[in-house]
Amino acid sequence: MKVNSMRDVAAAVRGRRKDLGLSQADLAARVGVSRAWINAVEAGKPSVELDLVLRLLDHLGLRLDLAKPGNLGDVFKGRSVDLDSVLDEYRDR
Amino acid sequence: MKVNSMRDVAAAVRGRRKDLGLSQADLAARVGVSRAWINAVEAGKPSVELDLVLRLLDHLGLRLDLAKPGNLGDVFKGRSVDLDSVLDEYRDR
DNA sequence: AGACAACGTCACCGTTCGTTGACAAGGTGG
DNA sequence: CCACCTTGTCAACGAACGGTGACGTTGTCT
Repeated sequence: MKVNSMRDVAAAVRGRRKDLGLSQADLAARVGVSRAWINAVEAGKPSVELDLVLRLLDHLGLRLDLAKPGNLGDVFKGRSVDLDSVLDEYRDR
Repeated sequence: MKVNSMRDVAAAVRGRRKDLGLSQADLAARVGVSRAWINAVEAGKPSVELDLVLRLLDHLGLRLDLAKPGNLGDVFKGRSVDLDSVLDEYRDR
């Protein structure tokens, strides 16, 4: 899921927390933050601290990825092209 | 690139800014933040505001993705294991 | 050498953060 | 019905945010 705004993060956090069957209080205790903060994050509060959010995502087992434009596509492209030439090389032996 | 900490974000931001040939001041003006803040982010300051960071990443053309466990990782795992066994097979010929 | 650009860092300021403890409201189960 | 759990929200507080303007350092060019 692409993250465009704080609202995307908020939805992912709440959704995942419910998937795990945790209350806001449970999660807050595990992450080491206040329940009020979890509630604020889930409500989409824009100005929350990034490191706390990273910690929260980690505890929820949500993976965050950063990619340059065309990077993921290039990686896959590069991979498949290299793979073919490598395999051809071995076939000719 | 997986984001584990603020340091990963910092490195990506600085790297991308340099790739684009922008100074901290140029970038700050475009994003609508102070140069000091850009510098703080690139130094890995943990407590920066998430919405400002999201804006910064957007201006740098860096894509942020959130994924649940087993969503993307398994895909890569399967791929790398298959590649190694295929290459080993050809080596033995 | 001097000039300039870029960056790292600082102090001050007004604003707002996260925590704490509390309360109201909604939902569930016995 | 009552008891309990959960969530949304609030006020007060100390800490720290981001912006501003400035200065020192580093690197490059003439």
